[in-house]
Amino acid sequence: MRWSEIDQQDCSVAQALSVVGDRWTMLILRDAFMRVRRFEDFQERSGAPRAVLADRLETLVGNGVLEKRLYSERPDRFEYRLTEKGLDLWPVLISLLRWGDKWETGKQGPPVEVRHKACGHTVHPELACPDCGEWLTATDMEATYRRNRTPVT
Amino acid sequence: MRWSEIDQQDCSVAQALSVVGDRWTMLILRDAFMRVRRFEDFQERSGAPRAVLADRLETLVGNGVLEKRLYSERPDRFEYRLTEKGLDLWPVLISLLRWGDKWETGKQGPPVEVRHKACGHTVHPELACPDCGEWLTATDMEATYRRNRTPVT
DNA sequence: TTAGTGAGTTCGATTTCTGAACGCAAGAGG
DNA sequence: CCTCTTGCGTTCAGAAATCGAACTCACTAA
Repeated sequence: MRWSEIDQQDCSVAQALSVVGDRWTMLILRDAFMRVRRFEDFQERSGAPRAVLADRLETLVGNGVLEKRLYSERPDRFEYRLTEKGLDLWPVLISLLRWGDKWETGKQGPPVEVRHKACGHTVHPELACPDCGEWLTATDMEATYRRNRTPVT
Repeated sequence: MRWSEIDQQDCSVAQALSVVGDRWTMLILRDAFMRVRRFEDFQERSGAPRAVLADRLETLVGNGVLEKRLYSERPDRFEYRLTEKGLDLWPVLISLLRWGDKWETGKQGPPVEVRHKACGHTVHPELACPDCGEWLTATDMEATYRRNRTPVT
């Protein structure tokens, strides 16, 4: 199977990765969440080569994750903003950030802080179950296929 | 900047992606969480080309995300298991799954269900703040650099 | 003896990525 | 008028990665 065909897998993770699983894409979205909107700024922040950046922005717009909006005319200038679909990727970014903080950051400590606007506190978000309210970790949970699949023996 | 140098960025997301941001890597980890342990099974499930799979497994072992363990001798056979560091990637996978469920799944509905072992319920985990207990979404939060960076104007 | 299993490795063809340069439309300064 | 700068890309040729298919090696089973 080639990478461009992974969206054919009957799996939501594969579907998600077919949209955001390319090199640079998540890094570009990280910057979008940091209020970066313009091509030059994305280029400088993410460090992605210009051609790759142009391609990724196009693709993200095509997938409805970013919206391309005219902000100036003659010559036309565009900016890229997160759509609702894009904003919904926040938990993915935060989870990556938390994992990076815990396992990959050197002695300088975490470079980015996440603040809760409402209470002003620095937050360290974790997963919980909206129904029972309990905190969740990998070993507490079990993923199972709803449709028929060869079970792993 | 080339992709192989993104771990030089002073950002935990970039650090995390330098480990799990390659093509196929997250898909392989998805399978690891579904109790896949052997090369042939990873190959069949993920669909990754054998050479790429071999490379990714090596790298994940090198980064301490998977552990390579001998399970049979003459000829030696190995299996790959998630370490504690690997298990900690669960929130990332779950967030991708939830996003895929919401935005990319067709009319068949989500193919995978996540059950809470303790209560037996199907759970739809979301991010919350362990301190104040509130549920968190992108618009409630604000990320800021602790170290000096050019602010985005 | 032949077939099968499990875990890779090798190979040549194709895709992608990369950096550097270029294009273009406009505004600013002289 | 002439040159410089800004913003947003595109083009190009070389380097790196990915791809499928075939191959290897060490066994076991029939």
